[in-house]
Amino acid sequence: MRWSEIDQQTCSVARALSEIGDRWTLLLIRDAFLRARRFDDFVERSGAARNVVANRLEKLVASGILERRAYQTRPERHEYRLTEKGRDLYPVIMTLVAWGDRWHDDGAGPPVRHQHRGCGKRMHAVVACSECREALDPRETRVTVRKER
Amino acid sequence: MRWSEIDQQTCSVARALSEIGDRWTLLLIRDAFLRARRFDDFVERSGAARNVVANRLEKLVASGILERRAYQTRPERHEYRLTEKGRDLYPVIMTLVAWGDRWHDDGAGPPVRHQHRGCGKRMHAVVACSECREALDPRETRVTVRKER
DNA sequence: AGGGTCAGTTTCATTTTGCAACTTATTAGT
DNA sequence: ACTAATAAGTTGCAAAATGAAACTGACCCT
Repeated sequence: MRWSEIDQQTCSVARALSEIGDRWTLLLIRDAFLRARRFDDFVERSGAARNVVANRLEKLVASGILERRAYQTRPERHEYRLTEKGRDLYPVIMTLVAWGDRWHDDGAGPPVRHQHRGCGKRMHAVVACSECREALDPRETRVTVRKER
Repeated sequence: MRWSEIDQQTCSVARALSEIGDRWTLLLIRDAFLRARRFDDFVERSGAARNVVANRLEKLVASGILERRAYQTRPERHEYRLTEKGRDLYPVIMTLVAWGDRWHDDGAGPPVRHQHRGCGKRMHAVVACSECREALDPRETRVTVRKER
């Protein structure tokens, strides 16, 4: 199976990864959450090659994760902003941050600290059940596969 | 910057992606959560080429996300199991599932349904503050970058 | 002896990257 | 007018990664 066909798997992870699962894409989305807007912002912050950034931004716009809008004419210049679909990747980024903080601590503590405005405390992201808000554990989840027609 | 150097960024997302951010890796981890254990399980379920699976499993073992252990001798055969570090990726997978379910619905509903044993309801994963359990929103989070030495 | 299983490895063509230089449109400075 | 600078890409090309299929090696079963 080619990578370009993984969205044909009957699996939401595969479908998600078909849009955001390649080498630089999630890093660009991270930068978008950190308020990168312009092409050169993304190039500098992500560290990816210019042609790769151009290609990925184009794909992200095509899949509706970023929006490309003119911020000036003469010369025409565009910026990239997260759409609702893109902002909805916040949980993915935050769980990655939490995992990276836990397992890639270089001894100096996490590179970035997160404070929750609601309760004022330092925190990290955990996943919870949408219904009862209890922390989610693999053993506490029952998975049912939909029948194929 | 080459992909092989992104773990040098002072960013937990970058460090996390240096281990799990390439084309097939997260799909293999998904399969591990779905109880794939043997080499051919991973090949069949992921859809990746055998050499790619071999290479990725080796890397996942090297980074401590999977553990390779013999399940028989004569002939020696090994299986791959998630370590604690690997199981700790559950939140990442579940938020990807939730995003895929929401944005890649093919009209027939999500491929897999998740029921929380605790409360008995159908649910999806949300991210919450580790301290107060309130749902997390980008606007409700304050980010402080650690000073570089 | 012949066939099957499992866990890879090898080979080779095709794709994808990474880097640097180049382009285009326009403004700012001298 | 000439020169530089800025922003947002594009182009060319070498190096690396992927993908498909065939092959290997150790063993078991009949």
